[in-house]
Amino acid sequence: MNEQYRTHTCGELREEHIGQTAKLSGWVATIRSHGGVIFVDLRDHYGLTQLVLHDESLLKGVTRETVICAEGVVVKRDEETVNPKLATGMVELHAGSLTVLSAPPAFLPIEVGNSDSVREEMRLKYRYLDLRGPRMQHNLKFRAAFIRALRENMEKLGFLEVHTPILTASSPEGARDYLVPSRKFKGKFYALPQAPQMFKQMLMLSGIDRYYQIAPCFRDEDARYDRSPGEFYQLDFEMAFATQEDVMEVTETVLFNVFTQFASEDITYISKPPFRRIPYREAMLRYGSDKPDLRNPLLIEDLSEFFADVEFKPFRGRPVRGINAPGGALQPRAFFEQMLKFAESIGMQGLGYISRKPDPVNSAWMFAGPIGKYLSEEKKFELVDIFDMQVDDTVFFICDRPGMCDKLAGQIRTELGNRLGLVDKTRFEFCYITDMPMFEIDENTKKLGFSHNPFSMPQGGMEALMTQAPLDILAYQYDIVLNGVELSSGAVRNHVPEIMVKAFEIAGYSEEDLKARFGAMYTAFQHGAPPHAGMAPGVERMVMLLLGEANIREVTAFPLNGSAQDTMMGAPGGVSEQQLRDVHIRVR
RNA sequence: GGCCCGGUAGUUCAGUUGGUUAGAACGCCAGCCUGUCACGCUGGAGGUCGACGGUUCGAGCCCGUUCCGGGUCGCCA
Repeated sequence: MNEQYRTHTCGELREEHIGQTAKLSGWVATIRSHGGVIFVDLRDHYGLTQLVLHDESLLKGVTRETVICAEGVVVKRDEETVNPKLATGMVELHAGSLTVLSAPPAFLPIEVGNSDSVREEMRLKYRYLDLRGPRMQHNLKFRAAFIRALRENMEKLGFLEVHTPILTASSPEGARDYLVPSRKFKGKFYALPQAPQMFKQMLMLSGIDRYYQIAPCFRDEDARYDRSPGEFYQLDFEMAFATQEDVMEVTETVLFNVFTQFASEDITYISKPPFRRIPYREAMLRYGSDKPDLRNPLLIEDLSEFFADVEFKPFRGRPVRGINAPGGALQPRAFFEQMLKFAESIGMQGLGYISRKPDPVNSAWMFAGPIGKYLSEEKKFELVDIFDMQVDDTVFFICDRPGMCDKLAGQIRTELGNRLGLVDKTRFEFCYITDMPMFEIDENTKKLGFSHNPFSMPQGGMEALMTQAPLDILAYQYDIVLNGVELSSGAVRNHVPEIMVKAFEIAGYSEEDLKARFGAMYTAFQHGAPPHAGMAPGVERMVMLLLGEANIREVTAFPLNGSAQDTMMGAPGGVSEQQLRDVHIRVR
């Protein structure tokens, strides 16, 4: 490196440099002027170094965020002026000269290094200022190191990184595509890939045995805290001649390794391989979710049969679930009111409960709560058995129409876990959700369709499709879930054209439909396809969880905002008439 | 697209029942200060209260429309 701008970085100077001449360049973080002596904190990517000046005129026109170059002598700080919070805090640079390389405006739109108290709208519009702060500098370095570790792990397991196209064909299923109009072919469009799904399956057909890629994915769907609008990255991988277990082994090995390597010191527990496998139906019943947070110890019980012979009209003939909240009876009345309010906010009619309490009269115990009077003594004892209810426990009841009851019970479970402080935030609890149903009834159209990826292999293969009721057929389709966040779906793919045709037939599509919609895939699979399976954990979600960030945008350098806009660059933006003519587009 | 919340100084916010000249902190400018490290002290500049319309003697505040942002549901095979 030539020394026009610097001889060292702002994070570099140590006691060993004392007495040397040094030149540093960076941004002015703070100026503390005491008249005769002036301190300037100079910041760059690597750290912060304190400059000491004795001539105030050197700072003419210098404010925070001015880019300067300072030259001087590295001096040891006095014992009492050492700053232990700074890596360079043993020394300081006594600057004799100072050059302004670039001056900021008098009023910065946002304050650097204060991301917590600046509206996100402003942070994104002036992202280059926001990224200068320690939080984002750290997050970007962390993300890079994490991705490097993912690569190392995958390479060690024999995976080959292959880049797949960004400009590809639109696929009719799944999320909305981002479309790119073609100039050479009027009225035709490319699409940005929602995932390299088709391509990685093509690679399996091509004789690549183990493929992976840190793959960009594009989906035109609305944002969530854990879902970037527009684009995101996945650790996409696929394995030939592999079973579901083979894929899950790879995923849990790699994720355990990287989470162990990157978890913060606050984390006291990380699931060890093999991660728990929970069948989908069990997850829905016991946790009320297909992405259960296992840090929450509460479990849901099916009470439908229990209430079948109870004279409580609202519950008759409907599914009922129960959750035992340990110590719930000790909560103040406001707790129950807030739980009821929450229940109503998610569309429930009410929220019944019953508490087991010590009886003040005969020092035995008794029941209290709005549902209590409908239950015989015998039924109450039965309830104690089902939940192993201790004194002061409260069981909450959830009842709704089939199809909704489990989800609502899941939301009540989460709310109870949070309100009662039962969720241990120091744990990383992984699990797999397996045995997803192959087909489901669409709520809106009331018609049978695929519940997940139509190219998943049904369990039992052709025989299952021929002999079982469609809604009973399970797929080799699985998710990996961490602390209630879905990191990835995965599946054993359907590599047999005949089974593919049959599966589509059950979902209401003819072979002609299949050819028309997925022609490339259909044709390719006629040419000798190995059995194969894969997964694709979301990179940002993993980094977000490791960093404890509440939002996926905190781990992305230049994220789109919640409305999928880039307010810094002005995207989406208008284009010229000529550009539109080139691609044969007229805007109404 | 539905629902909820928000938009006031460069930034983050406060602003009572509608009532005189819209406040604070940080930042910025000026002055003082030789050891601070989020330095301190004194003073100053800085506002179309998102926009438009309405009600009213009078609107930051009430009503309507609209724009922008956040959350949530839909959506995400």
